[in-house]
Amino acid sequence: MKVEAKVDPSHEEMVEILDKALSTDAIITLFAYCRVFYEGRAKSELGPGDRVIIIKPDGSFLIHQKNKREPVNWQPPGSAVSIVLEDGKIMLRSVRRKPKETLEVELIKTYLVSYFQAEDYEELALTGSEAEMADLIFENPSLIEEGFKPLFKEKPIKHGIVDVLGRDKHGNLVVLELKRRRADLHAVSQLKRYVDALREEHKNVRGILVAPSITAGAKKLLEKEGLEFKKLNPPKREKKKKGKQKTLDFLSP
Amino acid sequence: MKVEAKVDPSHEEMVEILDKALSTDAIITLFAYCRVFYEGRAKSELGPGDRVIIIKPDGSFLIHQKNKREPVNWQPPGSAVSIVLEDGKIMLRSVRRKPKETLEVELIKTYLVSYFQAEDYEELALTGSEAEMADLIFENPSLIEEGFKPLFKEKPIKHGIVDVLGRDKHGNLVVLELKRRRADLHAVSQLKRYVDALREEHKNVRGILVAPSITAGAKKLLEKEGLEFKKLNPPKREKKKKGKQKTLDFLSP
DNA sequence: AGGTTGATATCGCCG
DNA sequence: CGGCGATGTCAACCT
Repeated sequence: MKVEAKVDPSHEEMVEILDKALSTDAIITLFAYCRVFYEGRAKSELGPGDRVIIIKPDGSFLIHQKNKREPVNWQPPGSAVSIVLEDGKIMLRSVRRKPKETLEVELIKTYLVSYFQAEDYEELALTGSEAEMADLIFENPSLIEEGFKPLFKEKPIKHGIVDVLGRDKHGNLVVLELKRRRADLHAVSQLKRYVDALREEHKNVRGILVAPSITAGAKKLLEKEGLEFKKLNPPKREKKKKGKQKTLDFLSP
Repeated sequence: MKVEAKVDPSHEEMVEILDKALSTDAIITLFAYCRVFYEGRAKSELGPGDRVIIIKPDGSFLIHQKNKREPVNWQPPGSAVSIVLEDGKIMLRSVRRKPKETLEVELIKTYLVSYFQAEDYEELALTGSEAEMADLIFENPSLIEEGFKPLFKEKPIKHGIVDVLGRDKHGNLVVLELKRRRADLHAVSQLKRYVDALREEHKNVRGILVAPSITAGAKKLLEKEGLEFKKLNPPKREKKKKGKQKTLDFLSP
């Protein structure tokens, strides 16, 4: 069965359905009144309340409250889930090995248990990223300034990795730090770090922050440091589909 | 009804159940074969596949594939969802105003529609954060070094906000940058930005990166810049509960 | 509304 | 595996 759902399941039904779902790589969704305990990189406790719990076949474990985009507690992919019967209560435990982290959910009342044998061979095709800004600049360097020649992309230097490294029409070395959204103080510090590193071995190094806009504070620091700003929007282009063929690879020539 | 679930709903049932759920501030969960289109800060397309869709009463909208902790597409809190009937197909549309972003889900087949009238008055009590490192240092300054005197927490300076500002036993100004996890190049750049800003108006400014560990590259840059590292783990303490009382505030004295 | 930074960030890439 | 940086980052806090 691809999908199964049981409202107000008994203990026995819960265990049976969860076992079936876990053994068949299904996505599990629970509506439950529960308590949550986490310990690992940090430590947390969440008192009783109604939440939505999702367990994915890759080990991802999400606990959502009724607001916010972020789960209140979670476990990342690769974690191992198990059902623990304790004091006549059902607990879910998810353990991650490295770093060692444990998540425990005490299910006080389960309103709904459901699972979904999901088939999905598609990947997201997204456009408007920072990487596409770099591509755009290599195709049309005059977007930065007349005479600009891009030379390297993602170039590792002494203390970090530069987005774009090139030369201007006077032969000066030029570092570009690209941001797909409004550039902030952090972006200026990053650019400064690259420029400082390059100035140790080159003279006449320019640093240009390339972004659709810049915060007031970042602009001030940028100018004090003698760095430059160039307005550029990330391009939204047609994107090739990234979907995977199911299992017909052996048919390829 | 607190919870309702319908497997293989008809068009009419879908619309009826969704309407009911949306009008009662329920959390909606769908299992569906669908396509997804997003346009806003970026633009994306996701071909047909099986996904779990969650719509929260605060407008949060999540689309999860069968792996990863992160939703493949989403809309943050405050977005407005609507049901669109088009070509005999049901589409879900979620619109955010600022920035303008739209998410559209074409429901090709819905395997399960369910909703949950969730009640939850608890908030997460978490310990082991960076803020608690600062508290710890104020309580026990010798953890940094003998004679250290912390003076300010979250102190705004010229270009940013310093975690902790204090003086050492010689009267030197000391900037602490705290990290609850392994410190990287970004952390060094951040500390350097603060130290540089303070050195414009003070002499003898020291910068100390305080973290449980540090990456090799960060250590190298830190030393070259004449900054220091102090190992300190974020403390895991007992935390007071942050749960809210339901509606008994008027009973308080 | 904009600025700044933390996060159990997660994720992807590359050495 | 560690290092490094992007993210439609999200979310909190402050001005």
